Parts: sequence; C-alpha cells; structure tokens
Amino acid sequence: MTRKTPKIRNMEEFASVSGLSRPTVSKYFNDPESVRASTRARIEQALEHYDYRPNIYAINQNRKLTKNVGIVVPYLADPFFAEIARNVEQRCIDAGFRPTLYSAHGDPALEVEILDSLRSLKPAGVLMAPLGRSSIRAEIEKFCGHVPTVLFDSNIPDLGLAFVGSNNTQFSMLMVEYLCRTGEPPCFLEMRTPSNPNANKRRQGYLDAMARLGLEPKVVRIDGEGWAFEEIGRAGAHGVFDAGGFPSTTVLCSNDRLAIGVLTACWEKGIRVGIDGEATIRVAGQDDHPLARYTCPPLTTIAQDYEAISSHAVNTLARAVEGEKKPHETTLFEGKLVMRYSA
Amino acid sequence: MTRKTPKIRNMEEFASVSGLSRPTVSKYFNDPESVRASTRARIEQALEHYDYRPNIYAINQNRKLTKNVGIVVPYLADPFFAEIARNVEQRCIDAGFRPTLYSAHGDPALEVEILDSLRSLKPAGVLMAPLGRSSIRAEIEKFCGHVPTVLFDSNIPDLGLAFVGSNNTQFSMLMVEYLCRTGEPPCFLEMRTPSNPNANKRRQGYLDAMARLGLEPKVVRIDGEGWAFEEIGRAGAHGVFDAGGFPSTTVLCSNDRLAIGVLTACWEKGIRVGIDGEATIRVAGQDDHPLARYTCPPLTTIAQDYEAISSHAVNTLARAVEGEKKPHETTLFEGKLVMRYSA
DNA sequence: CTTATCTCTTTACTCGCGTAAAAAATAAAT
DNA sequence: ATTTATTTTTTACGCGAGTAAAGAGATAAG
Repeated sequence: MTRKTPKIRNMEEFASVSGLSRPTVSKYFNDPESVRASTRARIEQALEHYDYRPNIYAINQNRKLTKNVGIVVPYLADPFFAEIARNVEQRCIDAGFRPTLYSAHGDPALEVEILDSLRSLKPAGVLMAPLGRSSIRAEIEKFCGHVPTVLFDSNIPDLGLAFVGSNNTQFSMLMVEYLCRTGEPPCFLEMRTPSNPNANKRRQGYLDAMARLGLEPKVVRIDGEGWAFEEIGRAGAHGVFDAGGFPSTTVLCSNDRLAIGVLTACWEKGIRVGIDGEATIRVAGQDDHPLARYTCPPLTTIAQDYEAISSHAVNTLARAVEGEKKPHETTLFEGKLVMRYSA
Repeated sequence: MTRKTPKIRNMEEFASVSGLSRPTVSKYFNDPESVRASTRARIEQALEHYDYRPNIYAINQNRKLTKNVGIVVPYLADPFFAEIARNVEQRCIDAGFRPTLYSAHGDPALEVEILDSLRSLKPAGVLMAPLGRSSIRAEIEKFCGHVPTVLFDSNIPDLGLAFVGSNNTQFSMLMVEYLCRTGEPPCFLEMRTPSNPNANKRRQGYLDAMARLGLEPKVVRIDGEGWAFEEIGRAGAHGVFDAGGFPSTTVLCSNDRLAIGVLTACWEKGIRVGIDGEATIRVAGQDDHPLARYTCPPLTTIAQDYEAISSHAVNTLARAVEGEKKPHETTLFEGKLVMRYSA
C-alpha cells in the first residue's frame, strides 16, 4: 500500500496534481484508451499517490445513460435464482457494467416498485427474471419502453429486447423418456396455479412425450400459493398419499423444490424413494437446484445451463446497449439429464 | 392509472406546473412535513398528473451523505444469508433508506472491491456480514473509518459501530444439553479451517458444555476450503466412515449445511439417521437453514433469531446515522432448539 | 384592524463533471 | 525542416438539484 497523501476534492484538483488538464483526465476516466499511452501512465501513477475517484453522482447527472445495470430476480432466497444471479452479476462486471441486484421476494407489487426505482437510476439496461404469471404485464411493458431490458428464465411473450431461458418442454420430454426407459411411466406433479409459465411448458412437454410414447398421461395437481415450494410439495404429497397415492410409482415433479418437499413427505410416510430394490417410488425433479445433489436420495433432475443462459443474456443486453438493433428474439437452451438415485 | 400528461424535465418545470417555486418543491421532497398542508396537497396532486421524480444523481451530488445503505453478505447463494439479507433489506426500506445488496461470493478480494465501490456511493451507512476469518481486516477497518458500519452474523472484534449476531456458544451448549439428555453424548464435526469465527465459538460451546457435564469431548475435523459446505460435509463424513466411523453415534455439526452433507453421506453409506429404532446415528446442525425442515430426516437444529438480528442491526445503524454516539457494542441473540427427527 | 409569525418566492451561488470549440502543443511522416 | 495528423489545453457553458438570504404574502393571534 502506498500512502495516499492529501485528499483530492475533485477532478480539477486531481488534474492539477497529475499535471494535466481536467478535460483530458475526464476523457481518461471515460475511456483510458482514448488518451496517449504516456498520458495514461501519468494519470495512473497519480492515482497511486492520491486517493481520488470521480464522483459517481456528478458523472451520471448529465449522461443520458449510465453504466448501471439492474438485475431483477423473483426470489433471491431460492438458491436457483441466487446462483443464476451470481453468474449474471459476474458477467455484467466483466462487460464493464455496474450491476445492482434486486429481488421481488415473490411479490408482484414489489417487482413493480423495483422497476420504478430502477428508472430513476437511469440504467443502461436491465436483466430481469419476471415473477411470471403474477407479474403485472402492463407495468413491465411500460418499463421496457424506457429501458433496454432482456428477460430471462421466465418469459412474458414479446416483452423487452429478448428472452433467454431454457427449453422447458424439452426438459420434461427428456426426463419422461428416461423414466419410461428405466421403469414405470411417470405421473406429473405440479401446483394447481403455477407461479410461472415455465411450469406450463413443462406440463406440455410431459403430455407431448407421453403421447408420443402412446402412454396415458396422468397429471397430479396440488394446492398452494406463493414461493414456499418445498412446503407445498410436502403438504401436497401428503394429501395425495392420504387420498390413495400417486397414479404411478414414478413421480416427475415440475421443479426440484417441489420434489424436495415430496421427498420429505415420503420420508415422513416411511416410503422408500429411489431406484434400488427396497424403494417403492421414484421421484424426479427439474432445474438441478444447488441442493439436489444432497437430498436423500440425491435427486435425479434436469440441469439448466446456468452459464449459457447468463452469458447469452448479458451479451444480448450488451450488444443492444451498444446500439445493435434486432427484432425480439427468443433463445432457449437445452437441459441435461442428471441421473442420481431418486429415479 | 391517471394518464400522466407531458413529460417533466426537472424540478423547475414541475414547480411551475404545480404553481409553486422550485425551492418550495425542493423542500417538500426533502421532507414533506416541512411545507404547509395545503402546499403539500398541491404538490401531491401534481404528482398524480405529471410523471416526475427528482434526479437522484443531482440530489446526491452535493449532499455529504445520501439515503443509500449497503448490505454486504459473504455468500448470497447460501439461503441462510439470502434470508437474512431479505429481512435486513426490508427493514432498511421501512427505515427510509435505499438499500443495495452485495455478495462477496466467498471471495475476500471481492469483498474489498465491494467496499471500495461502496465508498463512491457515499452511503449513509453499511450493514455488513464479513466473510470472517478470511476477511481482510485492515481494509475493512479503513472502510469503517469512512462509513458508519454495523457488522452482523460474523464478528471482527471492535470493528465498526457495533456487532449484532447470535450467541454461538450458547447454540452449541443448548444442543449438547439436549443431545445428552436424549441419547449418547455427541461428537462435534467441523471444518479444519472454518471460514468464520462463529465456528470457533460453536466448538467452544461444545467443549464447555461437555466439560460441565463431565464428559469427554470429541472433536472431528474435516478438510475442505471454500463455501461448498454440503460437499465438504459429505466428503468429510465419507472419510470418517471409511476410517472407522464417528467416535459417537451422535454427531453435532458446526452448521446445517455441513449437516446436510453428512446426511447425504449417511444415505450413500446406507446408514439410517434419526431417533427411531432403526436408526443408528443421530445428526444435528445449527442455524435452521431454510431447507433444514425438508431434509430426510428433517434436521434437528438451533434456530437463529433472524428477525431480532436484522431488526436490531438496522436500528443500531439508523440511530448512528441520526447522530447518536455510542461506544462499540456487541449484541448477541439466543438461539432456539428446533427438534425434528434427525436427532 | 394591527401585529407577529409562518410560509413561500426571488434571486443567486454552489457542486463535480460532461462536453463542445478553438487554439496550442506534440508526434509522426515526408 | 516542413507538413500533417493527433493529442492536449483553454475557455466556457450546461446539467438538476441543494441551499442561503431577503423580501413578499398569507395566517393566526391580539
């Protein structure tokens, strides 16, 4: 650590101690490459001796658009979103943006509030995973009219610059195919009122796959509101067991968190889950939740391609911010089957 | 929705359409109570007709301190931190602040970077859960010298305005007492190089409790770096089993995530965990991780008082921001035993 | 109705930086 | 050395507010 000598109040002072003019220094901070190498060296040397950094507020006051990027996810306490947010955040930084993370905590009103306060930050762009079904489309649409926005994870048709997500239909089809190949054809477990459109795609994938295999689909719907999926899955599964059990010894859950709840219910009912001889039921999920590998038994699931989704989303936004005009585009990444011991 | 008519560019324009002068409107935005009720009504009525909000950047440019508050956690993908961050965030909003959430993603260098970029936001204050052992004390100390900072969860002695956390020693003692009362005295499982000081407190609590009960303590240390606690617990437990097993049929883990990994290892080894007749081992955790209730078997653990911690931390910061001077103060909240089926 | 008090309006200056235009200095090429 | 191209300096204005000071207007009390 060099000792940072006197305090520098503003760019004017910093320019003078580095022996340059303010506009030149200003140019440097906007793009270090835009000044001659020797000048750059002088500034960077001065930066090591004096503790100065431009005032963000003064910088952004005039600029029509800042380097800020908002990342909005529906529910950060869900490790799946925490993980993808982490990915997206890092890529934003790499792309030279200043990301800020927001969670709607499952509340559509809060989601709108976030967008609202985001507008006053004049962000260069926003990466948003909408709450889904319960999102207030009109509000989001209005927001997208003001700020370049890329949606991810959960689609709202034709909104924003682009959508990047997973091919949820393929997810279910892949899993159905695997489950049928290795045991009894699955029934499909989902929430009666799924909180996001991916659930519908997954159900459709299940239905399609079963139809193609000439099998009768059996969809089991359980009640529950909100984002406490594990509890919904657990309570729902108990209800199903008490009402006579699942229509198949193989249960494909709409997502991993639901599946985790189902595993808990099975444990509580003394029902062995898995693929070995003693087990009487198989349970599979979808998403590859960070804890899916650690459930008992470890959960067989479909892995989302976190990296591809986040990297493509950020790239799309970055290009749009740089002025590239493109029609609305939907990009879906395929999932990979992760075979573990629950199915 | 009222249709918001023409666009208002700045406070000058907004003042004129609401039939007032700019300084008066400015006063209103700084404190609505500071203008006469009739004036306030006129402004608020204008706000419904015209879409205007003060430019954040212009506002903060001169103010020495803003309404911003930074919330820094070590690892957001850990649902425990996501949950406490959510709590803290909400309370900051209630207290009239603009919170922004940051995660160090387990990386001390990133933590320092966050503090660095936080400084240029001129926050009114910061609520920080340090990475712990690996935090770079000197840097954080420097930061605390510039920005009022309240530490939570993980303590760094005498740093910042105050520390708010859990009484980790009590956690372990409470659990040891329970475990001894209901079965074989526990051994204690922890990482060889725990990533934060709470782990040391917990070990000490275990040692104290065992000593008080006149029992011989048995600490089992496993290897592993980083924040992938579940995997560390799983791999570590496998190692222990392969080397002859735990020194007790009761395993108290330093935290829930480690315990989750141990449960997985037990499943993989075919070892039944729990308190019923068929089980051969008991496993307990500490923290009441959001998923602890859904493990198989559901994890017996010690619940942190999220609410008390976050509320006390935010209150402490708020009072300090309002000018209250107080010596450094450490507040610890007690944990509650959550009995489930793993122990 | 007068006076004392608030509240609001006017006017004017500040903050830290972006940015444009013209002049000056430096570097590269002939 | 001269020309040309590039970079930097000077000068100056603008952004959207905060804020201070003085005077005018409204309100409440006597």
